[in-house]
Amino acid sequence: MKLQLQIKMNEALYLRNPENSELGKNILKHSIQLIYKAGFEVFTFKKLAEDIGTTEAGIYRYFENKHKLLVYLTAWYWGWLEFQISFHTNNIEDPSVRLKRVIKLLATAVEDDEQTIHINESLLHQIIISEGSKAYLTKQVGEDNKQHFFKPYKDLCAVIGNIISECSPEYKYPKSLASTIIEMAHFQNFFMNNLPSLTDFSDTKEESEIIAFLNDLVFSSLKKS
Amino acid sequence: MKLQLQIKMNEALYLRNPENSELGKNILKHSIQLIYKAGFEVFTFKKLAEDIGTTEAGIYRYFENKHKLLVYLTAWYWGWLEFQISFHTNNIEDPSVRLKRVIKLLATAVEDDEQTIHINESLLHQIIISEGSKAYLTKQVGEDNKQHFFKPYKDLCAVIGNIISECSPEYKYPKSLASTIIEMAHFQNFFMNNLPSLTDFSDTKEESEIIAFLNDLVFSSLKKS
DNA sequence: TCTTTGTGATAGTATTGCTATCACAAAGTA
DNA sequence: TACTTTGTGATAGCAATACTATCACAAAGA
Repeated sequence: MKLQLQIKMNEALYLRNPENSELGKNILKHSIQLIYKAGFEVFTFKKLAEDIGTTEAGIYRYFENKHKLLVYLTAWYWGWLEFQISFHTNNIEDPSVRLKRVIKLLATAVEDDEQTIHINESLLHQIIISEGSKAYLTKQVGEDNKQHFFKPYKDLCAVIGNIISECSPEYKYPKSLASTIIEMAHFQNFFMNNLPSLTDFSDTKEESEIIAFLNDLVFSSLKKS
Repeated sequence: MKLQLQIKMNEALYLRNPENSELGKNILKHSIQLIYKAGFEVFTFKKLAEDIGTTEAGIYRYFENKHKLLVYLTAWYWGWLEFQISFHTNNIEDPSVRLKRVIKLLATAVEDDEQTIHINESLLHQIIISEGSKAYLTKQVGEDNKQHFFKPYKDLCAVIGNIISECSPEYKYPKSLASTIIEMAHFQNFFMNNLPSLTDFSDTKEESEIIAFLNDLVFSSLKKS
């Protein structure tokens, strides 16, 4: 049996659903490769079109502009990650074990998920690390938020916040701690690889150290004080 | 007596030193206002020139491009903040009191510092919150780092890391905790005001809550475990 | 007095970001 | 079978952006 994993996306993010056609899937696939290689600032629809072998106008039929495409990709990623988390923490009753599992999933480089042919999750994970915050660090963040573009991110944050509250019901900052874990899982990774003196992992450059740091951070906070 | 505070800037950040001429100071002043109002993506040298009443080419004599200008502004800010920190924590012998003071300085909206006429620190602080990470979240981060563009940020991080180590010499992640505090002081502020459900401060929107959260986070970690 | 330095003014170019229009093939429907 | 919708390719065009170059002039310094 072969399962096809489909993430339900907010329709306001695209003009034409990219999951429903070959060209659309190519746009997703090649945009991930190109943004990964060139960086979001250098990435243009023109270059993407050349990469795919179609025309610029063709891309614009699917996405209004490259910002919407980035928001789409990040939303897809957070949706996918929430599924991964619910899958891998299923049937674990101890919330602190569940939380550790979540931290590991957040901070670990993912392998390409075979269930989605046109999305390379490993590259996408790298994109989220380097470009993810640009999806919301804009003047339009209020508008975009009204249209629920960041719902997958907020949902994930809520899920993690709930596990934190399960671990320690009296802890006062579950949501802020959740967003801190998510952001730092990525930022410490970026720093480790690009500005190593901002971290304590410059020698080994091991993800496991980031996980240890985050575990220490979280479980110190949750110990009743 | 009137003191003039001058932050020594990396010369590779500019073509002509903006602190040494009227036009240069105007570029700093108006770019801060314009980036604050329009956001970094919408900001262009053309608009800046019109704002100042000079020509686009005039701006290009000072800064190679808008990315360099952003890096300049962030570097200036971190340099200024390190001075503020060393000034306000001077003569405090207890490192944990010093660390609390640092957290407060990081998370508090600054007032405009009268000592620098052409830089509005209050607006600049808001820019750092919304646009600051874009200075290093690029493909050129390695190049830029080789030219020491991020030294002020790294220095500040080292200073805070050292205070952390003074508080708790056996703590294993002083630098990562320092960069976490810095980033989260800003991100939690951005989230509180723009994506409030990612924080626990949506009711009051008070900076004091972010400070309380960060204090809790840091001092739980530093309690001997 | 000569030279350097900073500024203004103008021009020009390649790229980016986006819109519009026409033609055609495939798929779905009457 | 004919008719219409839908997706794609191809081309054109345009305003804005991101720069570079050149000339003239005034003020400051040597």
